[in-house]
Amino acid sequence: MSVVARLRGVGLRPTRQRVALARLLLEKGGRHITAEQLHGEARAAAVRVSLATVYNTLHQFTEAGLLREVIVDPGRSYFDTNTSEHHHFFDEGTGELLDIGADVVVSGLPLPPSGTQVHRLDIVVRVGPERR
Amino acid sequence: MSVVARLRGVGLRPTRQRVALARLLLEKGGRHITAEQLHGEARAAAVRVSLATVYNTLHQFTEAGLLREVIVDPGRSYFDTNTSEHHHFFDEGTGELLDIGADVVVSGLPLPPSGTQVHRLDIVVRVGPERR
DNA sequence: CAAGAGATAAGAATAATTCTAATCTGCGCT
DNA sequence: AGCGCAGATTAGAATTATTCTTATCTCTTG
Ligand SMILES: [Mn+2]
Ligand SMILES: [Mn+2]
Ligand SMILES: [Zn+2]
Ligand SMILES: [Zn+2]
Repeated sequence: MSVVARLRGVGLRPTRQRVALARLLLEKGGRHITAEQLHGEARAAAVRVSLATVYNTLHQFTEAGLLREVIVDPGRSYFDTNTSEHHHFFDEGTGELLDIGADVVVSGLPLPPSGTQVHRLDIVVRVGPERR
Repeated sequence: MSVVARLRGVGLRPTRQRVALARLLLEKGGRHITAEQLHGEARAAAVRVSLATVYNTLHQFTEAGLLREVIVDPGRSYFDTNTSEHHHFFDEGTGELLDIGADVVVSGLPLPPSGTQVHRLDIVVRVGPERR
């Protein structure tokens, strides 16, 4: 399905900026990207878009289910083009996120606190350079 | 062991500020606290300490293994007085962290990317108000 | 108790993000 | 095709959490 159709499908007007950002984000697979990085890619691709719009767009896309936010770094938000349920390796040195594609099973979890329900379960495996 | 002895044990001078913060943090169990919150508690307890020192101290305590940093919120760092291996419920509404005390078992994890080794594995179960 | 390394504090600086309010544009309607 | 306007974009200011700077203070050791 075209990017324009996907945007219409989630109720977002296919503006020049949203179409361009959606192309950068969604037409390659498995991306984990920050707002600054995406803004940089847009500029590199000669797409004129403000940083405010990049932030707006990332949040709207997330809201609409086209992206997922991954929280691994205090003070930096990553957005993930893989919206299926999955987990991550996070390299604290390079700041790189890597999908864990395999089926991971968690057992032994207690029930959530009463009055609350589980919204999401995130596993982050923090890795660093091998040292011995 | 006294707070002063614990500080000496990890090579930190027991200054007035560090002793007071350590008392607030370590003499009650199971705390998950931000720098601002701890600064507020210190002020409430008539401990004169600057916010910069609270940040310095939290990082030094973490470095020294007296605390653990928990990353669940972009733009806010939580520090955990429970330094044993454990996981968390995080209430996105209230910003509250709750320890998962039970033994949780994760199976099916692939090996870390080559050249890296696992430093830590964090599970965050994000919960919200029950809605139906 | 003097000296000096290390610690603290106030405020400036930084970084990521959000807000404001002015301008622009996609799109339904004629 | 042109109008009108809700919704979108923008530049820059504002906000928030955190870190940095540098002058002043205070533990520790002799
Ligand atoms: Mn956000
Ligand atoms: Mn930190
Ligand atoms: Zn991912
Ligand atoms: Zn905890």
